[in-house]
Amino acid sequence: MTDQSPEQKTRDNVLAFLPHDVATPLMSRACVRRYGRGQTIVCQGDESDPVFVTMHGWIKVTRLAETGAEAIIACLTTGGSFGETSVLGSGPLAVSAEAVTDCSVLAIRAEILRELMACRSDVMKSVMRLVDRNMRSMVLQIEHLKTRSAAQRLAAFILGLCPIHQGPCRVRLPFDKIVIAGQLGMQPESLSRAIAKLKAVGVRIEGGIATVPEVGRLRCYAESDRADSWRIAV
Amino acid sequence: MTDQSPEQKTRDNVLAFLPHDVATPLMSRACVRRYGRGQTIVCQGDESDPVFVTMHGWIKVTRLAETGAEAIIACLTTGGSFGETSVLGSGPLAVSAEAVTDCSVLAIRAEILRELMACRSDVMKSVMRLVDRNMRSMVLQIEHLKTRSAAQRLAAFILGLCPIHQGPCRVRLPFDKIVIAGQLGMQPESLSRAIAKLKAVGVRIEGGIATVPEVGRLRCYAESDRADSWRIAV
DNA sequence: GGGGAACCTTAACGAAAGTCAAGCGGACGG
DNA sequence: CCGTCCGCTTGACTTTCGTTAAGGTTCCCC
Repeated sequence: MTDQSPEQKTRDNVLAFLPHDVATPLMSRACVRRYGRGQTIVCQGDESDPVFVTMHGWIKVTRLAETGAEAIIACLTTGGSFGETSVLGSGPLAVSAEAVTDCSVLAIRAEILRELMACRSDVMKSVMRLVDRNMRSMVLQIEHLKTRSAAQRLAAFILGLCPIHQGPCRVRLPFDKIVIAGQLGMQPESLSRAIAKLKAVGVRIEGGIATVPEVGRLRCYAESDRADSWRIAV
Repeated sequence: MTDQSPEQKTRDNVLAFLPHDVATPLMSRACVRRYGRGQTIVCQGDESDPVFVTMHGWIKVTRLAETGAEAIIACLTTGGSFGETSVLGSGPLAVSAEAVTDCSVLAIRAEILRELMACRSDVMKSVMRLVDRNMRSMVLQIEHLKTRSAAQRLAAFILGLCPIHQGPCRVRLPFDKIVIAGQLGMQPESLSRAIAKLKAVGVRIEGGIATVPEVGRLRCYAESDRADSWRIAV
Protein backbone atom coordinates (compact mmCIF):
# COMPACT_ATOMS: atom_id res chain seq x y z
CA MET A 1 0.00 0.00 0.00
CA THR A 2 1.63 3.20 -1.11
CA ASP A 3 0.47 6.64 -0.10
CA GLN A 4 -2.39 7.94 -2.16
CA SER A 5 -3.49 11.45 -2.93
CA PRO A 6 -7.10 12.28 -2.05
CA GLU A 7 -7.96 12.35 -5.72
CA GLN A 8 -6.44 8.96 -6.28
CA LYS A 9 -8.57 7.64 -3.46
CA THR A 10 -11.69 9.09 -4.95
CA ARG A 11 -10.83 7.53 -8.23
CA ASP A 12 -10.42 4.14 -6.63
CA ASN A 13 -13.68 4.64 -4.88
CA VAL A 14 -15.54 5.67 -7.96
CA LEU A 15 -14.30 2.67 -9.88
CA ALA A 16 -15.29 0.32 -7.08
CA PHE A 17 -18.18 -0.87 -9.19
CA LEU A 18 -15.65 -2.69 -11.38
CA PRO A 19 -13.72 -5.85 -10.53
CA HIS A 20 -10.55 -4.75 -8.79
CA ASP A 21 -8.08 -6.15 -11.27
CA VAL A 22 -9.81 -4.19 -14.03
CA ALA A 23 -10.27 -0.96 -12.12
CA THR A 24 -6.58 -0.51 -11.41
CA PRO A 25 -5.32 -0.54 -15.01
CA LEU A 26 -8.38 1.36 -16.16
CA MET A 27 -7.51 4.28 -13.94
CA SER A 28 -4.62 5.18 -16.15
CA ARG A 29 -6.75 5.01 -19.30
CA ALA A 30 -9.61 7.10 -17.99
CA CYS A 31 -9.24 10.80 -17.65
CA VAL A 32 -10.38 13.12 -14.90
CA ARG A 33 -12.16 16.25 -15.99
CA ARG A 34 -12.95 19.20 -13.77
CA TYR A 35 -15.80 21.61 -14.26
CA GLY A 36 -16.83 24.82 -12.56
CA ARG A 37 -20.38 25.46 -11.50
CA GLY A 38 -22.56 26.18 -14.51
CA GLN A 39 -20.27 24.60 -17.07
CA THR A 40 -21.67 22.22 -19.62
CA ILE A 41 -20.24 18.71 -19.65
CA VAL A 42 -22.11 17.19 -22.55
CA CYS A 43 -24.86 18.50 -24.74
CA GLN A 44 -28.08 16.88 -25.88
CA GLY A 45 -27.84 15.88 -29.54
CA ASP A 46 -24.07 15.55 -29.50
CA GLU A 47 -22.43 12.35 -30.60
CA SER A 48 -20.56 12.19 -27.34
CA ASP A 49 -18.80 8.99 -26.59
CA PRO A 50 -17.42 8.59 -23.08
CA VAL A 51 -19.20 7.20 -20.06
CA PHE A 52 -18.94 9.52 -17.09
CA VAL A 53 -18.74 8.68 -13.43
CA THR A 54 -19.04 11.51 -10.95
CA MET A 55 -16.11 11.83 -8.57
CA HIS A 56 -17.17 14.77 -6.44
CA GLY A 57 -19.62 17.64 -6.63
CA TRP A 58 -23.05 17.60 -8.20
CA ILE A 59 -24.17 17.29 -11.79
CA LYS A 60 -27.58 17.82 -13.25
CA VAL A 61 -28.69 15.74 -16.21
CA THR A 62 -31.23 17.68 -18.19
CA ARG A 63 -33.34 17.50 -21.27
CA LEU A 64 -34.36 20.44 -23.38
CA ALA A 65 -37.98 20.08 -24.45
CA GLU A 66 -39.19 21.30 -27.81
CA THR A 67 -41.14 23.88 -25.85
CA GLY A 68 -37.86 25.42 -24.78
CA ALA A 69 -38.31 24.39 -21.16
CA GLU A 70 -35.59 22.45 -19.40
CA ALA A 71 -36.48 19.26 -17.56
CA ILE A 72 -34.06 17.94 -14.99
CA ILE A 73 -33.82 14.19 -15.37
CA ALA A 74 -31.41 13.44 -12.57
CA CYS A 75 -28.96 14.99 -10.13
CA LEU A 76 -25.82 12.97 -9.56
CA THR A 77 -22.99 12.99 -7.08
CA THR A 78 -20.07 10.71 -6.20
CA GLY A 79 -20.49 7.37 -7.92
CA GLY A 80 -23.36 8.47 -10.13
CA SER A 81 -22.96 7.73 -13.81
CA PHE A 82 -24.29 9.10 -17.06
CA GLY A 83 -23.69 8.70 -20.76
CA GLU A 84 -23.99 4.91 -20.61
CA THR A 85 -26.04 5.31 -23.75
CA SER A 86 -22.86 5.30 -25.75
CA VAL A 87 -22.08 1.78 -24.62
CA LEU A 88 -25.67 0.65 -24.81
CA GLY A 89 -26.75 1.82 -28.18
CA SER A 90 -25.84 4.48 -30.60
CA GLY A 91 -27.13 7.76 -31.86
CA PRO A 92 -27.06 11.22 -30.37
CA LEU A 93 -27.29 11.88 -26.66
CA ALA A 94 -30.81 12.21 -25.31
CA VAL A 95 -29.72 14.54 -22.51
CA SER A 96 -27.29 17.27 -21.52
CA ALA A 97 -25.21 17.38 -18.38
CA GLU A 98 -24.09 20.44 -16.47
CA ALA A 99 -22.15 21.05 -13.27
CA VAL A 100 -24.37 22.50 -10.56
CA THR A 101 -21.44 22.75 -8.19
CA ASP A 102 -17.73 22.62 -8.91
CA CYS A 103 -17.09 18.99 -9.65
CA SER A 104 -14.86 16.40 -11.19
CA VAL A 105 -15.83 13.43 -13.30
CA LEU A 106 -14.09 10.40 -14.61
CA ALA A 107 -14.49 10.03 -18.37
CA ILE A 108 -14.05 6.54 -19.74
CA ARG A 109 -14.05 6.12 -23.48
CA ALA A 110 -16.87 3.85 -24.54
CA GLU A 111 -14.56 1.84 -26.74
CA ILE A 112 -12.44 0.84 -23.76
CA LEU A 113 -15.45 -0.34 -21.84
CA ARG A 114 -16.87 -2.16 -24.81
CA GLU A 115 -13.62 -4.05 -25.31
CA LEU A 116 -13.49 -5.03 -21.67
CA MET A 117 -17.12 -6.04 -21.63
CA ALA A 118 -16.72 -8.21 -24.66
CA CYS A 119 -14.03 -10.37 -23.10
CA ARG A 120 -14.94 -10.19 -19.44
CA SER A 121 -18.45 -10.98 -18.41
CA ASP A 122 -17.88 -9.65 -14.90
CA VAL A 123 -17.10 -6.24 -16.35
CA MET A 124 -20.25 -6.47 -18.38
CA LYS A 125 -22.14 -7.13 -15.19
CA SER A 126 -20.53 -4.16 -13.47
CA VAL A 127 -21.52 -1.77 -16.19
CA MET A 128 -24.98 -3.18 -16.27
CA ARG A 129 -25.36 -2.62 -12.59
CA LEU A 130 -24.75 1.06 -13.24
CA VAL A 131 -27.40 1.08 -15.91
CA ASP A 132 -29.77 -0.82 -13.67
CA ARG A 133 -29.33 1.73 -10.93
CA ASN A 134 -30.18 4.58 -13.25
CA MET A 135 -33.22 2.75 -14.58
CA ARG A 136 -34.52 2.08 -11.10
CA SER A 137 -34.09 5.68 -10.08
CA MET A 138 -36.03 6.80 -13.14
CA VAL A 139 -38.81 4.36 -12.34
CA LEU A 140 -38.94 5.76 -8.84
CA GLN A 141 -39.03 9.28 -10.15
CA ILE A 142 -41.91 8.53 -12.49
CA GLU A 143 -43.75 6.92 -9.60
CA HIS A 144 -43.26 10.03 -7.50
CA LEU A 145 -44.31 12.43 -10.23
CA LYS A 146 -47.47 10.45 -10.86
CA THR A 147 -48.60 9.65 -7.35
CA ARG A 148 -47.28 12.26 -4.95
CA SER A 149 -47.94 15.92 -4.31
CA ALA A 150 -45.19 18.51 -4.56
CA ALA A 151 -44.72 18.62 -0.79
CA GLN A 152 -44.54 14.84 -0.63
CA ARG A 153 -41.90 14.79 -3.35
CA LEU A 154 -39.89 17.33 -1.40
CA ALA A 155 -40.24 15.17 1.70
CA ALA A 156 -38.96 12.17 -0.23
CA PHE A 157 -36.05 14.24 -1.50
CA ILE A 158 -35.03 15.25 2.00
CA LEU A 159 -35.42 11.66 3.19
CA GLY A 160 -33.03 10.63 0.45
CA LEU A 161 -30.44 12.94 1.96
CA CYS A 162 -30.87 11.67 5.52
CA PRO A 163 -28.37 8.96 6.44
CA ILE A 164 -30.62 7.58 9.17
CA HIS A 165 -34.07 6.00 9.25
CA GLN A 166 -35.34 7.23 12.58
CA GLY A 167 -34.81 10.03 15.00
CA PRO A 168 -33.73 13.62 14.41
CA CYS A 169 -31.49 14.68 11.57
CA ARG A 170 -29.93 17.72 9.97
CA VAL A 171 -28.81 17.66 6.38
CA ARG A 172 -27.30 20.20 4.04
CA LEU A 173 -29.17 20.82 0.80
CA PRO A 174 -26.57 19.97 -1.81
CA PHE A 175 -27.46 22.64 -4.38
CA ASP A 176 -29.63 25.62 -5.23
CA LYS A 177 -33.34 25.50 -4.61
CA ILE A 178 -33.99 26.31 -8.23
CA VAL A 179 -32.30 23.06 -9.14
CA ILE A 180 -34.15 21.17 -6.41
CA ALA A 181 -37.41 22.55 -7.76
CA GLY A 182 -36.49 21.38 -11.24
CA GLN A 183 -35.52 17.94 -10.04
CA LEU A 184 -38.83 17.62 -8.21
CA GLY A 185 -40.84 18.86 -11.18
CA MET A 186 -42.15 22.16 -9.86
CA GLN A 187 -41.54 25.91 -10.05
CA PRO A 188 -39.32 27.60 -7.47
CA GLU A 189 -42.37 29.34 -6.05
CA SER A 190 -44.05 26.01 -5.51
CA LEU A 191 -40.97 24.73 -3.75
CA SER A 192 -41.18 27.63 -1.32
CA ARG A 193 -44.77 26.70 -0.61
CA ALA A 194 -43.86 23.05 -0.20
CA ILE A 195 -41.21 24.03 2.32
CA ALA A 196 -43.83 25.98 4.21
CA LYS A 197 -46.07 22.92 4.31
CA LEU A 198 -43.37 20.72 5.75
CA LYS A 199 -43.26 22.99 8.78
CA ALA A 200 -46.37 21.11 9.86
CA VAL A 201 -44.25 17.99 10.36
CA GLY A 202 -41.56 20.00 12.10
CA VAL A 203 -39.15 20.40 9.20
CA ARG A 204 -37.27 23.70 9.10
CA ILE A 205 -35.12 24.79 6.19
CA GLU A 206 -32.79 27.72 6.76
CA GLY A 207 -29.57 28.68 5.13
CA GLY A 208 -29.42 25.56 3.04
CA ILE A 209 -29.74 23.29 6.06
CA ALA A 210 -32.80 21.14 6.63
CA THR A 211 -33.62 20.23 10.20
CA VAL A 212 -35.83 17.17 10.63
CA PRO A 213 -36.97 16.53 14.21
CA GLU A 214 -38.20 13.03 13.42
CA VAL A 215 -37.33 11.25 10.19
CA GLY A 216 -40.04 8.65 10.73
CA ARG A 217 -42.71 11.32 10.86
CA LEU A 218 -41.43 12.84 7.62
CA ARG A 219 -41.45 9.44 5.93
CA CYS A 220 -44.97 8.90 7.16
CA TYR A 221 -45.96 12.19 5.52
CA ALA A 222 -44.18 11.34 2.27
CA GLU A 223 -45.87 7.96 2.02
CA SER A 224 -49.33 8.94 3.12
CA ASP A 225 -52.20 8.94 0.69
CA ARG A 226 -52.18 12.11 -1.30
CA ALA A 227 -55.69 13.03 -0.23
CA ASP A 228 -54.95 12.32 3.42
CA SER A 229 -51.69 14.20 3.72
CA TRP A 230 -53.38 17.32 5.03
CA ARG A 231 -54.53 15.25 8.00
CA ILE A 232 -50.94 14.60 9.02
CA ALA A 233 -50.12 18.21 8.45
CA VAL A 234 -52.51 19.19 11.24
CA MET B 1 -38.37 -20.99 -46.90
CA THR B 2 -40.96 -23.20 -45.39
CA ASP B 3 -44.48 -22.17 -44.55
CA GLN B 4 -44.79 -20.35 -41.27
CA SER B 5 -47.70 -20.00 -38.90
CA PRO B 6 -48.66 -16.43 -38.03
CA GLU B 7 -47.32 -16.96 -34.55
CA GLN B 8 -44.01 -18.18 -35.89
CA LYS B 9 -43.80 -15.04 -37.96
CA THR B 10 -44.47 -12.84 -34.98
CA ARG B 11 -41.82 -14.64 -33.06
CA ASP B 12 -39.30 -14.06 -35.82
CA ASN B 13 -40.31 -10.46 -35.89
CA VAL B 14 -40.04 -9.98 -32.20
CA LEU B 15 -36.58 -11.49 -32.13
CA ALA B 16 -35.42 -9.29 -34.97
CA PHE B 17 -33.43 -7.25 -32.51
CA LEU B 18 -31.02 -10.18 -32.26
CA PRO B 19 -28.48 -11.32 -34.86
CA HIS B 20 -30.27 -13.72 -37.16
CA ASP B 21 -28.10 -16.74 -36.47
CA VAL B 22 -28.82 -16.38 -32.79
CA ALA B 23 -32.51 -15.63 -33.07
CA THR B 24 -33.33 -18.83 -34.90
CA PRO B 25 -31.98 -21.29 -32.33
CA LEU B 26 -33.18 -19.10 -29.50
CA MET B 27 -36.75 -19.44 -30.67
CA SER B 28 -36.86 -23.02 -29.54
CA ARG B 29 -35.46 -22.17 -26.13
CA ALA B 30 -37.78 -19.28 -25.42
CA CYS B 31 -41.34 -19.90 -24.48
CA VAL B 32 -44.48 -18.12 -25.55
CA ARG B 33 -46.90 -17.21 -22.81
CA ARG B 34 -50.43 -16.04 -23.33
CA TYR B 35 -52.38 -13.81 -20.97
CA GLY B 36 -55.95 -12.63 -20.86
CA ARG B 37 -56.81 -9.03 -20.19
CA GLY B 38 -56.26 -8.18 -16.55
CA GLN B 39 -53.93 -11.06 -15.81
CA THR B 40 -50.71 -10.41 -13.97
CA ILE B 41 -47.50 -11.35 -15.76
CA VAL B 42 -44.93 -10.52 -13.12
CA CYS B 43 -45.22 -8.91 -9.75
CA GLN B 44 -43.17 -6.18 -8.13
CA GLY B 45 -40.88 -7.61 -5.47
CA ASP B 46 -40.73 -11.05 -7.06
CA GLU B 47 -37.41 -12.63 -7.89
CA SER B 48 -38.56 -13.13 -11.45
CA ASP B 49 -35.95 -14.13 -13.91
CA PRO B 50 -36.96 -14.07 -17.57
CA VAL B 51 -36.74 -11.17 -19.96
CA PHE B 52 -40.03 -10.59 -21.75
CA VAL B 53 -40.63 -9.34 -25.26
CA THR B 54 -44.18 -8.48 -26.21
CA MET B 55 -45.49 -10.36 -29.24
CA HIS B 56 -48.96 -8.94 -29.58
CA GLY B 57 -51.45 -7.07 -27.46
CA TRP B 58 -50.70 -4.44 -24.83
CA ILE B 59 -49.01 -4.71 -21.46
CA LYS B 60 -48.83 -2.13 -18.74
CA VAL B 61 -45.75 -1.95 -16.55
CA THR B 62 -46.72 -0.54 -13.18
CA ARG B 63 -45.30 0.30 -9.82
CA LEU B 64 -47.18 0.16 -6.59
CA ALA B 65 -46.29 3.14 -4.43
CA GLU B 66 -46.11 2.89 -0.65
CA THR B 67 -49.17 5.12 -0.65
CA GLY B 68 -51.13 2.31 -2.25
CA ALA B 69 -51.53 4.15 -5.54
CA GLU B 70 -50.51 2.50 -8.78
CA ALA B 71 -48.21 4.38 -11.16
CA ILE B 72 -48.05 3.21 -14.75
CA ILE B 73 -44.44 3.29 -15.86
CA ALA B 74 -44.91 2.15 -19.44
CA CYS B 75 -47.35 0.61 -21.89
CA LEU B 76 -45.81 -1.87 -24.30
CA THR B 77 -46.88 -3.58 -27.48
CA THR B 78 -45.20 -5.70 -30.15
CA GLY B 79 -41.45 -5.57 -29.74
CA GLY B 80 -41.53 -3.85 -26.37
CA SER B 81 -39.47 -5.47 -23.68
CA PHE B 82 -39.45 -5.59 -19.90
CA GLY B 83 -37.71 -7.44 -17.13
CA GLU B 84 -34.25 -6.68 -18.51
CA THR B 85 -33.36 -5.96 -14.92
CA SER B 86 -32.73 -9.65 -14.42
CA VAL B 87 -29.92 -9.55 -16.96
CA LEU B 88 -28.66 -6.19 -15.85
CA GLY B 89 -28.45 -6.54 -12.15
CA SER B 90 -30.01 -8.57 -9.47
CA GLY B 91 -32.53 -8.22 -6.73
CA PRO B 92 -36.29 -8.12 -6.75
CA LEU B 93 -38.29 -6.63 -9.58
CA ALA B 94 -38.97 -2.91 -9.27
CA VAL B 95 -42.21 -3.17 -11.22
CA SER B 96 -45.21 -5.34 -12.00
CA ALA B 97 -46.58 -6.15 -15.43
CA GLU B 98 -50.18 -6.83 -16.37
CA ALA B 99 -52.00 -7.53 -19.61
CA VAL B 100 -54.29 -4.64 -20.54
CA THR B 101 -55.54 -6.54 -23.59
CA ASP B 102 -55.27 -10.20 -24.43
CA CYS B 103 -51.67 -10.65 -25.34
CA SER B 104 -48.76 -12.99 -25.82
CA VAL B 105 -45.20 -12.52 -24.73
CA LEU B 106 -41.94 -14.28 -25.38
CA ALA B 107 -40.17 -15.22 -22.16
CA ILE B 108 -36.43 -15.74 -22.44
CA ARG B 109 -34.64 -17.06 -19.39
CA ALA B 110 -32.04 -14.58 -18.25
CA GLU B 111 -29.43 -17.28 -17.98
CA ILE B 112 -29.70 -18.05 -21.68
CA LEU B 113 -29.23 -14.42 -22.60
CA ARG B 114 -26.37 -14.01 -20.19
CA GLU B 115 -24.55 -16.97 -21.70
CA LEU B 116 -25.03 -15.65 -25.19
CA MET B 117 -24.00 -12.16 -24.23
CA ALA B 118 -20.85 -13.39 -22.57
CA CYS B 119 -19.54 -15.05 -25.69
CA ARG B 120 -21.05 -12.90 -28.40
CA SER B 121 -20.58 -9.18 -28.25
CA ASP B 122 -23.16 -8.59 -30.96
CA VAL B 123 -25.80 -10.23 -28.79
CA MET B 124 -24.72 -8.02 -25.95
CA LYS B 125 -25.25 -5.04 -28.18
CA SER B 126 -28.69 -6.24 -29.18
CA VAL B 127 -29.85 -6.60 -25.61
CA MET B 128 -28.39 -3.25 -24.74
CA ARG B 129 -30.28 -1.63 -27.53
CA LEU B 130 -33.46 -2.86 -25.88
CA VAL B 131 -32.38 -1.37 -22.60
CA ASP B 132 -31.38 1.85 -24.29
CA ARG B 133 -34.79 2.16 -25.88
CA ASN B 134 -36.52 1.78 -22.54
CA MET B 135 -34.23 4.30 -20.91
CA ARG B 136 -34.87 6.85 -23.62
CA SER B 137 -38.60 6.44 -23.35
CA MET B 138 -38.41 6.98 -19.61
CA VAL B 139 -36.35 10.11 -20.12
CA LEU B 140 -38.96 11.35 -22.54
CA GLN B 141 -41.73 10.57 -20.11
CA ILE B 142 -40.04 12.47 -17.29
CA GLU B 143 -39.57 15.39 -19.65
CA HIS B 144 -43.26 15.36 -20.49
CA LEU B 145 -44.41 15.08 -16.89
CA LYS B 146 -42.22 18.00 -15.88
CA THR B 147 -42.78 20.40 -18.73
CA ARG B 148 -46.16 19.75 -20.33
CA SER B 149 -49.75 20.18 -19.27
CA ALA B 150 -52.14 17.27 -19.16
CA ALA B 151 -53.69 18.19 -22.50
CA GLN B 152 -50.27 18.51 -24.09
CA ARG B 153 -49.28 15.10 -22.82
CA LEU B 154 -52.43 13.65 -24.31
CA ALA B 155 -51.60 15.36 -27.60
CA ALA B 156 -48.14 13.81 -27.53
CA PHE B 157 -49.68 10.42 -26.80
CA ILE B 158 -51.98 10.65 -29.81
CA LEU B 159 -49.11 11.85 -31.98
CA GLY B 160 -47.19 8.76 -30.95
CA LEU B 161 -49.99 6.66 -32.37
CA CYS B 162 -50.16 8.49 -35.69
CA PRO B 163 -48.11 6.84 -38.42
CA ILE B 164 -47.78 10.08 -40.37
CA HIS B 165 -46.24 13.47 -39.71
CA GLN B 166 -48.60 15.71 -41.60
CA GLY B 167 -52.14 15.77 -42.83
CA PRO B 168 -55.27 14.16 -41.43
CA CYS B 169 -55.23 10.92 -39.50
CA ARG B 170 -57.48 8.54 -37.63
CA VAL B 171 -56.10 6.20 -35.02
CA ARG B 172 -57.60 3.66 -32.69
CA LEU B 173 -56.86 4.15 -29.00
CA PRO B 174 -55.19 0.89 -28.07
CA PHE B 175 -56.65 0.47 -24.59
CA ASP B 176 -59.01 1.84 -21.98
CA LYS B 177 -59.00 5.49 -21.12
CA ILE B 178 -58.34 4.67 -17.49
CA VAL B 179 -55.05 3.15 -18.56
CA ILE B 180 -54.28 6.08 -20.85
CA ALA B 181 -54.93 8.44 -17.97
CA GLY B 182 -52.57 6.43 -15.78
CA GLN B 183 -49.87 6.39 -18.40
CA LEU B 184 -50.15 10.15 -18.82
CA GLY B 185 -50.10 10.78 -15.09
CA MET B 186 -53.61 12.07 -14.52
CA GLN B 187 -57.00 10.99 -13.23
CA PRO B 188 -59.64 9.72 -15.67
CA GLU B 189 -61.66 12.89 -15.06
CA SER B 190 -58.71 15.02 -16.08
CA LEU B 191 -58.33 12.95 -19.21
CA SER B 192 -61.92 13.73 -20.11
CA ARG B 193 -61.18 17.41 -19.69
CA ALA B 194 -58.01 17.11 -21.75
CA ILE B 195 -60.00 15.46 -24.52
CA ALA B 196 -62.44 18.36 -24.40
CA LYS B 197 -59.56 20.82 -24.77
CA LEU B 198 -58.17 19.09 -27.82
CA LYS B 199 -61.43 19.82 -29.61
CA ALA B 200 -60.00 23.30 -30.03
CA VAL B 201 -57.38 21.89 -32.40
CA GLY B 202 -59.99 19.81 -34.16
CA VAL B 203 -59.33 16.48 -32.48
CA ARG B 204 -62.39 14.32 -31.91
CA ILE B 205 -62.38 11.16 -29.86
CA GLU B 206 -65.38 8.89 -30.14
CA GLY B 207 -65.79 5.20 -29.62
CA GLY B 208 -62.12 4.64 -29.06
CA ILE B 209 -61.15 6.32 -32.33
CA ALA B 210 -59.26 9.59 -32.45
CA THR B 211 -59.76 11.77 -35.50
CA VAL B 212 -57.02 14.31 -36.14
CA PRO B 213 -57.76 16.76 -38.99
CA GLU B 214 -54.17 17.99 -39.12
CA VAL B 215 -51.33 16.22 -37.35
CA GLY B 216 -49.03 19.22 -37.72
CA ARG B 217 -51.45 21.41 -35.83
CA LEU B 218 -51.66 18.88 -33.03
CA ARG B 219 -47.89 18.68 -32.81
CA CYS B 220 -47.73 22.44 -32.69
CA TYR B 221 -50.11 22.38 -29.75
CA ALA B 222 -48.16 19.65 -27.97
CA GLU B 223 -44.88 21.52 -28.34
CA SER B 224 -46.09 25.00 -27.58
CA ASP B 225 -45.10 26.74 -24.42
CA ARG B 226 -47.25 25.60 -21.57
CA ALA B 227 -48.45 29.11 -20.80
CA ASP B 228 -49.18 29.86 -24.45
CA SER B 229 -51.14 26.74 -25.27
CA TRP B 230 -54.45 28.40 -24.58
CA ARG B 231 -53.65 30.80 -27.40
CA ILE B 232 -53.53 27.98 -29.89
CA ALA B 233 -56.68 26.59 -28.41
CA VAL B 234 -58.58 29.69 -29.57
C1' DG C 1 -84.68 -9.67 -20.39
C1' DG C 2 -82.86 -7.91 -16.01
C1' DG C 3 -79.39 -6.80 -12.85
C1' DG C 4 -74.53 -5.53 -12.21
C1' DA C 5 -70.28 -4.05 -13.06
C1' DA C 6 -67.07 -1.44 -15.60
C1' DC C 7 -66.10 2.48 -18.18
C1' DC C 8 -66.80 7.16 -19.27
C1' DT C 9 -68.46 11.83 -18.89
C1' DT C 10 -70.11 15.94 -16.58
C1' DA C 11 -70.61 19.16 -12.92
C1' DA C 12 -69.35 21.44 -8.70
C1' DC C 13 -66.13 22.33 -5.31
C1' DG C 14 -61.75 22.91 -3.20
C1' DA C 15 -56.97 22.30 -3.07
C1' DA C 16 -52.72 22.52 -5.54
C1' DA C 17 -49.77 24.52 -8.63
C1' DG C 18 -48.42 27.93 -12.33
C1' DT C 19 -48.04 32.89 -13.39
C1' DC C 20 -47.04 37.59 -12.60
C1' DA C 21 -45.33 41.12 -9.83
C1' DA C 22 -42.90 42.99 -6.06
C1' DG C 23 -39.38 43.06 -2.79
C1' DC C 24 -35.49 41.52 0.07
C1' DG C 25 -30.74 40.23 0.78
C1' DG C 26 -26.36 38.43 -0.50
C1' DA C 27 -22.65 37.95 -3.95
C1' DC C 28 -20.06 40.00 -7.24
C1' DG C 29 -17.84 43.32 -10.09
C1' DG C 30 -17.04 47.77 -11.01
C1' DC D 1 -18.65 52.07 -1.89
C1' DC D 2 -22.45 51.48 -5.06
C1' DG D 3 -25.17 49.20 -8.46
C1' DT D 4 -26.55 45.00 -10.48
C1' DC D 5 -27.60 40.43 -10.86
C1' DC D 6 -29.20 36.34 -8.89
C1' DG D 7 -31.51 33.49 -5.67
C1' DC D 8 -35.28 33.25 -2.90
C1' DT D 9 -39.66 34.45 -0.79
C1' DT D 10 -44.30 36.37 -0.57
C1' DG D 11 -48.72 37.81 -2.16
C1' DA D 12 -52.52 38.06 -5.39
C1' DC D 13 -54.59 35.99 -9.08
C1' DT D 14 -55.66 32.36 -12.44
C1' DT D 15 -55.61 27.95 -14.09
C1' DT D 16 -55.24 23.28 -13.53
C1' DC D 17 -56.12 19.31 -11.31
C1' DG D 18 -57.96 16.04 -7.78
C1' DT D 19 -62.15 14.77 -5.37
C1' DT D 20 -66.69 13.63 -4.88
C1' DA D 21 -70.96 12.68 -6.63
C1' DA D 22 -74.16 11.69 -10.08
C1' DG D 23 -75.79 9.87 -14.35
C1' DG D 24 -75.37 7.46 -18.68
C1' DT D 25 -73.72 3.80 -21.68
C1' DT D 26 -72.13 -0.63 -22.81
C1' DC D 27 -71.31 -5.22 -21.99
C1' DC D 28 -71.47 -9.47 -19.61
C1' DC D 29 -73.48 -12.84 -16.90
C1' DC D 30 -77.22 -14.71 -14.62
